[in-house]
Amino acid sequence: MSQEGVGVDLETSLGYLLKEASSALRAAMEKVLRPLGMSVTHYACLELLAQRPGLSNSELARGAFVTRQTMNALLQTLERDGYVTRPAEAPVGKVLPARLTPRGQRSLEKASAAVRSVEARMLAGLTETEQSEAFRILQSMTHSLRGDNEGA
Amino acid sequence: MSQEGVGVDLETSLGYLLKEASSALRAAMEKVLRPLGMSVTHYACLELLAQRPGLSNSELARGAFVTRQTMNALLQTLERDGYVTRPAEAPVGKVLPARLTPRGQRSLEKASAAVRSVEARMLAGLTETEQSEAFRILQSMTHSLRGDNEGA
DNA sequence: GAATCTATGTCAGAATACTGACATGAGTCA
DNA sequence: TGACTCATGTCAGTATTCTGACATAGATTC
Repeated sequence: MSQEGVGVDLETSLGYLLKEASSALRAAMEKVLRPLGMSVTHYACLELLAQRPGLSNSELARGAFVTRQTMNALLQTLERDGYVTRPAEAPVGKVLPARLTPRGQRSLEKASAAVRSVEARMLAGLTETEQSEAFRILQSMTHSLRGDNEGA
Repeated sequence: MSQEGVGVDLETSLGYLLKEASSALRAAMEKVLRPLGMSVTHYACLELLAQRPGLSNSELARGAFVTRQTMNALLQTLERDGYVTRPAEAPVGKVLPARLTPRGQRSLEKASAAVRSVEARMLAGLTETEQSEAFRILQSMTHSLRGDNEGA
């Protein structure tokens, strides 16, 4: 820990701060999920399926911010281990709707509680108003970055 | 694109929103850095060195949110390609202070401009006041997650 | 001064995620 | 109906990052 205070611009960059917060969140999540034998992406997949049963592989990938190839590999593991089921054939097109098994639901419960406690800790120092502002601000950032403003 | 609106809780989770924004930022940065032949971690390393010359490998790793092993591998490449220099022997202890070469500085300039334009786009929809709030809120989240509040 | 603790740089192997590519099914349009 | 476009699931190979481990240097404690 040499010099602290020589820092110039990074400390004032909202982009850097965003990365910093996101990194801290991920680290905190990994810390509580590891004892449960679960990675962040692993958890994200189960949580998405709990809240939106029948999501396809590609939809899960988008929701967990990974490629559909990565999510597919994860789904195959989860299917093999009995946490998730997918029909052998697609009801329509090529889309295979995935669902949690009872085992998957049980596995998710503890993880979900752990993650919610992490999120609660993250928000501990913020008022209701600040949380609302954070909500709006983060959404604005995301939309601006994605270019959702063009062609309106 | 099946159902949009069935979503339950994820859309209201600040943790999820934080991940979403961070993911969008990273994607936008990759998009502008790729044509320059530079990855995000690559850029982060150069930017850190520009703002704080003499940073050690471990310090760079913490600043770029990767492990020191990862940063070390990157530094070796950057050193080999002439973007960065490190003394052959440590002036004190084992710590090797790294510095940008002129070539490294030149390489950084274009990347830095590109990244700043991305950040500007991210903040386009926010007022000065909102940016100040974002600053405070993100810092609070980071500190709370790291447990900087204990033992005060 | 010796023992202990912490932090560093580095090597090696494993895990994770990505890019590229392919065939297939659905929707669009003429 | 047929051509075209787009999205999907999946296989293969590559790239990136991480975990584990080791020796060493400085700080701390007694």
